[in-house]
Amino acid sequence: MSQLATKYSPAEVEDKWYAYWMEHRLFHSEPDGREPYTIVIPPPNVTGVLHMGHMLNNTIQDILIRRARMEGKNALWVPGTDHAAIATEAKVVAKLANDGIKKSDLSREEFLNHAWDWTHRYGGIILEQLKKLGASCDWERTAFTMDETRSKSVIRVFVDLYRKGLIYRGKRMVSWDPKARTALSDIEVVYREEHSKLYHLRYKISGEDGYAIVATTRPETIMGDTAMCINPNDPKNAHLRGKRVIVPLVGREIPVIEDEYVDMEFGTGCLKVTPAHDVNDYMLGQKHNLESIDIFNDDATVSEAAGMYVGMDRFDVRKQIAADLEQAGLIERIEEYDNKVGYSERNPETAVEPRLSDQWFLDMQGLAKPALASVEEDIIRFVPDKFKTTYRRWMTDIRDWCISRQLWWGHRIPAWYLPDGSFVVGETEEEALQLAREKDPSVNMSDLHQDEDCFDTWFSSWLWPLTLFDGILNPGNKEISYYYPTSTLVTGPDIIFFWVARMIMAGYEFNGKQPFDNVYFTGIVRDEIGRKMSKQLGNSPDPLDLIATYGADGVRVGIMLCAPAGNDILFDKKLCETGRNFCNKIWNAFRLVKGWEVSDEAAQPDTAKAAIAWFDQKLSAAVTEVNDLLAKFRISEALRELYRLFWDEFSSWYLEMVKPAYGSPIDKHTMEATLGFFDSLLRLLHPFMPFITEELWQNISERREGESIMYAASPLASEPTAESQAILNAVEHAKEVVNGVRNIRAEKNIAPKVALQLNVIGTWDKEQDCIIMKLANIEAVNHDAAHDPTAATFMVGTTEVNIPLADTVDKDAEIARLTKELEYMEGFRTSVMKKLGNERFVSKAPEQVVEAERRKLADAETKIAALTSSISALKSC
RNA sequence: GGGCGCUUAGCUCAGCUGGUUCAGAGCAUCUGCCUUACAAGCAGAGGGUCGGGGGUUCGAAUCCCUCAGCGCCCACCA
Repeated sequence: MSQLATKYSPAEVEDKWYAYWMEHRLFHSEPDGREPYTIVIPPPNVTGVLHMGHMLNNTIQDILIRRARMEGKNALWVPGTDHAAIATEAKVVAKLANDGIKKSDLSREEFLNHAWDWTHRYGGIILEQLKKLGASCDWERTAFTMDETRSKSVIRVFVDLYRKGLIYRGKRMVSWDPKARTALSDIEVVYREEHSKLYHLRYKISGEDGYAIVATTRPETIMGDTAMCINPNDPKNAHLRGKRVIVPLVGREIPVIEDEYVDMEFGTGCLKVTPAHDVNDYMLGQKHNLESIDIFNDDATVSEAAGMYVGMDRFDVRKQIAADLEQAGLIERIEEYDNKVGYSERNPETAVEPRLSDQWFLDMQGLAKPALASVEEDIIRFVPDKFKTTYRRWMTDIRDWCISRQLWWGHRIPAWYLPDGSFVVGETEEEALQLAREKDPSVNMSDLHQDEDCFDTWFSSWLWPLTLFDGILNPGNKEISYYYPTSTLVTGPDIIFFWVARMIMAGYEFNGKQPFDNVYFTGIVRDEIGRKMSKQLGNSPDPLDLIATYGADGVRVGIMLCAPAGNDILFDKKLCETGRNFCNKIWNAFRLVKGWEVSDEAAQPDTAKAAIAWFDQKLSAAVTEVNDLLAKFRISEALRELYRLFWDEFSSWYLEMVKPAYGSPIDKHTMEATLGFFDSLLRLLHPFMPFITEELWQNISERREGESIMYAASPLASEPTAESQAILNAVEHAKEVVNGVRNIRAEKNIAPKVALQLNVIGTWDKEQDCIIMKLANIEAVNHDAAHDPTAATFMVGTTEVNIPLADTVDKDAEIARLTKELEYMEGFRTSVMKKLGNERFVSKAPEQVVEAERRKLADAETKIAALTSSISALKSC
């Protein structure tokens, strides 16, 4: 540390300190007497890789947890991964296909072996990446949604809910993903507006000439038609009542039924009814007792039942059938048409197919009640609170949750079927057998057949805050009692229904308490042109590349600077550059301070004394501000505040004030105070920038082995007083003067090293002259000076300041400059006078507002007088 | 079709309970500086009728209404 480079190089510093933190188990938490602060990580997909969304998300969590730790709380951040049933199974299937292996050729066990291999190979990469970011998770607690505790918990919960009568199995119309070949829950379907065609098909009326025209976007489903439906109130189709029509190409006769569901205005008012392949048609089929013909296989190819086009893909059939219909003269016309098509959330290129199948459902009505109330009453606080509306709407109209998936990778449903087709539900095979024997004493284990399906991934992750502390299997244990409810959940608004709402429901159902006190919804990370970052688009920068380029602290700052809660963020690498530059600024400020030679004998200059008194107040005010912002989860603003504090106030002003003359040592007191400030600043910045702050903090003074800034107390604020305010004001005044002089220098092209005189005309606080002299390179401040017409002039408040420039002054330019300012002041005066001249303003506005206006007017008058006399003096000389 | 949100400098955005810490920041641009911590820097400058219109108010970027554009979420209309 003796020879510091001029640039901060993050790489080695980051690895060094992360290893140090790990070695000393500084992230680890055990229940104790302190107040807990707990965060459970939104478990990323076990085989996933880090993307910008994770970066944002986890940076925020780390900031919160580090901050809590420094406030003396027992901070615990639990990491883990999600088995991500569909996504992972899809990856494994693809990998196997690549190796020439078909899933269908494998037994369940063989497949699962492959899946576990895959998981062990790629699982947890993402967690290693989080370490690079500086995430202070308690890695000793790393969990997986499919590890033993979590798996047993899921099974127990299912059995429990089943016995409570909340779970049922039944044949229902569900959304089917033909690629993953599984059912999906309603919210896993993403609707996209699509440009498609509306085919008007001719259904010949049986026994008559003439056709009924049916408009459909899905002509390929005609093989499944079992009725045509009209609205009973529709006069234009009254002639079809009681008739039968012939499905085109298929040749089958179907009845015309009547139902008010049909929109008379749409198309011709005739609707083809395909009960097996449309939710509404299914409803009609039930109501009117229609036959249901399932014309698709589970991969959405045409099934034997269709009798035609067997084996073809649904979209190929659409084209083919359209052509065939056209040829047969059975298409009236084809319209261009925009409609919404549902796609699988996990296989975004796969359109879902409504499909009738046996599935397991969870009745949500009762679960939703306490969960809704909790958020309504702010027992759980949503940040930003606009998401309460979203939440309320979904919860008040909640539907049953299809929890079964036709997958192998996941928690297998603990239901066993008896030979008679009935089933029993139990936590284990043994329990199932026992239950089965109660039904039929003759059955053996070999007679029982376990349900082939798995649970929806979310059926395990909704228990996450509970299962991480073993709260399902061991309710009331020490850990769950201490850490639960957790403090803050940080997640994206896109999974408010998938995950947040369900965790709240599970929390109340299985523990009686909310799973977390706060939910902080981050924005969605978008690219420079507003597109959601995604792997498909390839528009997401690799976070590890960013960290390699800008350093973890730089990236953290970069992403946080643009991340207000709940607003989407348009991410631009430039921001990481800003973050990196900030690191460098801190680094160099430290180099400066550490480079000073300290003298025990040197007296403390007045400038330093004033600077210390001032910055002490500045720091305190900033601490108050940051505390307030963080309490409101305005994390981005808190960082901004600290950024300004360090760069502008501390580096640009304070350090310049106390900086000893070149080659001279600094006095002991000033050095101590400066290091103290530096220490405070590092502690304030630590949650945002853990690495550089640790590095420098360790070098401020000798630290014990195992000591870390992570556990250094967050600086406290002192109460502002009249005195402290006076100190702040005085230095602000001095800064104004310095800026005025710098302005003159810039305009007149006077180098900073040329010392100047400064004449003051008017009232003046001499206390701060030392600061002005030092920072503006003023050799003398002359008070009560006479106005010098040849000097450059500027105003500080109502006081005139002159910089004598001898013969260098350009009279005309100076007159022009002052005239411009005079004009501005006169305009300003006019507006203030107008305000004060307004009877209603004076009588209605609060006293202090009116008083402020009066002061403005008086100041303006003074300034105008000074400017006027300066101008006339200039003109006459 | 319903709901929510956004529109402020060339770009990305702050701006909370209406009033000089209200028109801000960063980036970009321009000017001058290799000033002995930092050119990833320093000192300055320009740039906006706060989307349009109306209203409430002594006073509106801020509150209300309305229009326009954009975004997101939800909804079974073929």
